[in-house]
Amino acid sequence: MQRPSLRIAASQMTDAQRELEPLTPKTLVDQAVEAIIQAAATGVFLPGDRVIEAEVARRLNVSRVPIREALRLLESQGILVNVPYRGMRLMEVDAGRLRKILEVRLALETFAAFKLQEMCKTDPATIAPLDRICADLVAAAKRGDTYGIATLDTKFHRTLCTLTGNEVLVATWEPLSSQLTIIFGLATLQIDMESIAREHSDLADLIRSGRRSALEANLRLHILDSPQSIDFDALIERRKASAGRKKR
Amino acid sequence: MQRPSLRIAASQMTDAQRELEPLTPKTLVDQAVEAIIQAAATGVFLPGDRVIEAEVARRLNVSRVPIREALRLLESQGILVNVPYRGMRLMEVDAGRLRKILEVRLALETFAAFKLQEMCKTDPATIAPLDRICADLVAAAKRGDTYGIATLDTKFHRTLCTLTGNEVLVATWEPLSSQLTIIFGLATLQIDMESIAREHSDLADLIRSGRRSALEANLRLHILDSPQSIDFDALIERRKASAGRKKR
DNA sequence: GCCGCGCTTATCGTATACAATACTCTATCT
DNA sequence: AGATAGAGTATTGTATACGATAAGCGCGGC
Repeated sequence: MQRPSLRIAASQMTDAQRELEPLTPKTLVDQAVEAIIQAAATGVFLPGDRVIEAEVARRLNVSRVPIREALRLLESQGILVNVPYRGMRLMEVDAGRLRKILEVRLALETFAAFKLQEMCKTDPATIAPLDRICADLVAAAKRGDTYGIATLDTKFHRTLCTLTGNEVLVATWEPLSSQLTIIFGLATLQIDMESIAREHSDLADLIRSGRRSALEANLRLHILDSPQSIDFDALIERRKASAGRKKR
Repeated sequence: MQRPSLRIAASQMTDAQRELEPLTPKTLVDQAVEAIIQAAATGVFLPGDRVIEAEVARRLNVSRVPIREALRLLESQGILVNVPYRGMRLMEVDAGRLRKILEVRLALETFAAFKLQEMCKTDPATIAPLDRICADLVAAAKRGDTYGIATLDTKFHRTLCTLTGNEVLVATWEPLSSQLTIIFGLATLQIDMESIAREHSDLADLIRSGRRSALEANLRLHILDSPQSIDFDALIERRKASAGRKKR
């Protein structure tokens, strides 16, 4: 699960250190985890749905064992809820839970942003990667690439954590990110892409500026309030309706 | 993993809501998780040690399957590190990693403490459970109960998170706590029990007082600095030496 | 003597088979 | 008619068996 972050670190190596990547083998468990998250994000599974081992196994053409391990992993990330002998369900989400997730995420990223602010004082180049992502974000907004926007948005915030050099922070942040991915799914199209790009640039500038309380306030606004503006409950209802399933 | 928190919530129910607990069955996976954490905390496994499925399975008298799932769970909590086809190892710890864990924990608990401060303004009874724990802590210190101190210490901080009503926060906090349990193991005897009890009472008072920056500073001191004072690297070396194993 | 090659063994990854538990539906009793 | 007990089915939990991969060791070539 922390492997993606390692890959990011690798892509940031200087030429002197550049080597062939270690390329760790992907086991079925890893693939299953990805597949399940993706399925949840694209609405194949809906919040509250049961996730049946045998069914997943059959659809992915593997046995139940690796699936079980993948499900356990997702359980401990809060994405699935397990009751012994009664099976796994995708997490139930409502506006309240969304807010709780966002609040925790805010706490983590505020810490990260403050830390980066400190690091910038000695070396302003620290946050160069954030600027790069902001540039990509602007480009994606220009060409109306909603998928790109969503990906880069997540990447920005992950990088925010990564740059602190605290792997524990990244590892702690990751499950929250996964949960949000699943909750929002493809809902990103609802929002104004230009403003997304601008908000991130502002954040990067504020980190650079060294103004602590302004950064804090802005981050709070960016994380907590922006997503709240979309009509969440309606979104959930719409997704449920579009699938039109009853197997609860 | 979040089941303990549920149990806590149950013990705080008012009489009106009090019912028989749902009593969920304990599968071998759950038991295995507990056993492994305990083993790690008591020094049966040392940081960096390999944790071999078959061996654990044999010693717990179960097959490998439930063990594998338990190990996956612990992996995603950062307690174990897995490299495909090469097995699991207990996390490697040094002073740097300890600090990283503590920093993230501080970020989470600061958020929790601030939130409780807000909640106290409308209902001061909110943090009554913390006061109770503080009382127990004093009692434990009086009778020199080191194990009780350690347990109550953890319980205080978990309750700090629980009282915010944000389950996501608790779930995010829990893995950090487990990691710290393993790192410190039985090292609690090194420290002054009276001062531990006092520090927690001070924190509770500060939450009640509503003084924001004083609370922040005190929490930082309590979480970050106090544990740093013990000679960490020496502790690790001592534990490794006392086991005298070489199987790395 | 040292380096590289292939074999052996330990261990992990996956599949299959069986046991335990919970849900569902029907038949029966009151 | 309603409730209830029971059988049958679906699904999860666990055990065993087999295949895949990597570390360790001895052999032969240079």
